[in-house]
Amino acid sequence: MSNSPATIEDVARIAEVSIATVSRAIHLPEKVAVSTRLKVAHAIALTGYTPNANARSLRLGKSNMILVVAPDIGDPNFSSILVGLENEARAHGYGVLIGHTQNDAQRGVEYLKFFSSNQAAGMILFTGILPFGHQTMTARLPPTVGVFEPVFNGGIPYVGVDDLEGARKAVELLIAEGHRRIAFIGDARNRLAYVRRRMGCEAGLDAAGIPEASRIVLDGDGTIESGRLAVDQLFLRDTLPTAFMCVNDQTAIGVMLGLTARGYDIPRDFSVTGFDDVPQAAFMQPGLTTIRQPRGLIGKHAMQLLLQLLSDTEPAQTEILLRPDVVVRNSVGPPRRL
Amino acid sequence: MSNSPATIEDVARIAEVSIATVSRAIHLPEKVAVSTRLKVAHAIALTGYTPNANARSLRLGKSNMILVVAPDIGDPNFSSILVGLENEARAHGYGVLIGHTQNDAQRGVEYLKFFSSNQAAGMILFTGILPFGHQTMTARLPPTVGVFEPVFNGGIPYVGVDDLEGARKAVELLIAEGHRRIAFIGDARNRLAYVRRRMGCEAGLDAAGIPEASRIVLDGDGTIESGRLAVDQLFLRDTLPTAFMCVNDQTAIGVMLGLTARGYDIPRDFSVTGFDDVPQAAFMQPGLTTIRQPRGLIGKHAMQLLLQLLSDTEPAQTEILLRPDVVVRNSVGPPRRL
DNA sequence: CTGTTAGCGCCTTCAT
DNA sequence: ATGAAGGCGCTAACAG
Repeated sequence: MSNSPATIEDVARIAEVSIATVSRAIHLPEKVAVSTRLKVAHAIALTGYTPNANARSLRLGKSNMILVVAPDIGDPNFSSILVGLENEARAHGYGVLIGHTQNDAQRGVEYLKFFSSNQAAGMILFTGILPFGHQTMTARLPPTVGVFEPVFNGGIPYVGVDDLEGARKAVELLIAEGHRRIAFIGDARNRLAYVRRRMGCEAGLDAAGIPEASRIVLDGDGTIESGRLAVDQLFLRDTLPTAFMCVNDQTAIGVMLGLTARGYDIPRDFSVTGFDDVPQAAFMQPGLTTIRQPRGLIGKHAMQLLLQLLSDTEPAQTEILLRPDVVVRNSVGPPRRL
Repeated sequence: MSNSPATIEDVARIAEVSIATVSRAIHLPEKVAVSTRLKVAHAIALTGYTPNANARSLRLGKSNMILVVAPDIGDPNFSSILVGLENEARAHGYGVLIGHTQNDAQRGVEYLKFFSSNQAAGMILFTGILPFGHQTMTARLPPTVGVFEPVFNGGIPYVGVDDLEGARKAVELLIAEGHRRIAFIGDARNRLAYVRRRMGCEAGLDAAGIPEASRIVLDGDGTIESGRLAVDQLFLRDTLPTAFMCVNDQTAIGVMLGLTARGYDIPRDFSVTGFDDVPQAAFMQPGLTTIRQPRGLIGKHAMQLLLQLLSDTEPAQTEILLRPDVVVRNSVGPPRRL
């Protein structure tokens, strides 16, 4: 009909009421007589009216956007969590804005503008380190929820997977298969999630009474390449493990690649486990046995937490740890008899 | 300092000028005396002022957000394009909003609200089919640019890769290795990109004078599973190809998996090519030889095109086809002598 | 139950 | 070169 989008005034005119009534009919319907409510509804349908979000945000001093900040959008863990986040946000009338920092504090700071300019109401953080320079660290942060791991600076609620428990399940699997000489390929980057996975590994080893002497720990940086490298380093030593427990799937994939390149068969010669259950894990040869992060759920819970924060509801819990599941595929078998 | 974010008025007061001057100092600096410009700059620095985007959008009737609509955020092709889009958008003061339709027209329609509510200025479409119900098809669309493939309804500029050329390069590679009996595993879903890849394959076959009789064409749906399935179907026939040219990497991975499961060696027994150069392709065993889409570039160009549209600049071209590159890995070799 | 009205912060004529 | 003032569309008192 009209050229420019309908405003609340158009609706009011057609419904023959005031704009205040239209606004109320939308947001506080119970305070409006049923008959007028109907007239308004009709007028809205007629005009195809959608409230102008900018005017609304301006008036309310509050945006309906959530900023999702991740160091790397391409991270295979990222997208399915994003789906969970987005679904939940949309269900509550929020939109999702994305930003990737590429681990660059400068870029992180720029995203802060979304808040000072009122374009976002809250933030989901995909990293344990605040992606801002130190000068801004002191400034009051917008309502924020961490994902995967607690945010370093503390005080920020987060939802993730129980890394300790998951890692423990992984070692236990290996131990149950008969492995005694297990190498943990870790991630030297200072992230609590990784530290916890290593602790879970140690805990399992302890519980099985496996002596310190037969443990091997190597640190990479969580990339496929570093997994490959770890294999190379290990082959320089005289004592090899029978199993590799890796801090994440990327590392595990690297280990598998390195092992295969040397002509070894998995799981006949070596067993390998990962952590995350990245899509790729299922399509390795053999399939990678790993620990699944319930990504959709993580996203959903994180957004729910943030929404609670935004509505001033005291969040029920400030840390949500989801239960990790073992995904058994074919990269684990009994150790080779020497 | 102050509790609520600084407004233009705070800046004006400190700089001892009117708010109009502040506004001009920001947007039309050349119309402001250098001395006052400096005073304003100083006041801005002092207050940490950031213009309220909502007020600005309201006043201007224009948002500074771009909506990116994709059927599936988890698509391995998606994220690196998103990075390209986001970088370019940010460089021009735009933010990127994401939406995924999951091929559900209903959800697509809901994203249209971002425009009627003035929350987004333009749209990037990751699908060849308008993700809206037919009733809305007639409504005027916001400035839109398609990615990957032309949007079905026509009239929408797009940027993608030259599928025809890429597919042709792939067959030529196969033919150069000596293959004569090549199966094309396509995608039955009605998407121009896929049709073009098939046409490119045919063209290469034609040019090499390979008779119709020795060609095999099978259609799947672009998933790993459908690649596997294609192998099964082919083994029911009495004549097998020596090479599989797949419409995309997912399909190729499925084919490789199916072949390997049957105990065949790639590339000794069969050669396989893909299309896209999905991250996973590099880590297959053997590495998948495929055609690379320059994803970062695609994103960048698409956003540039959209930005031109938004600034009423007549776009230089309405269709940008980027050159695809062959990525040679180890899934292609000479055909086995029978 | 409904209408009137005052801004939210900003940009932009129109004066000066 | 600068200032005054209207209004973008909306919501939330405040009156009736």
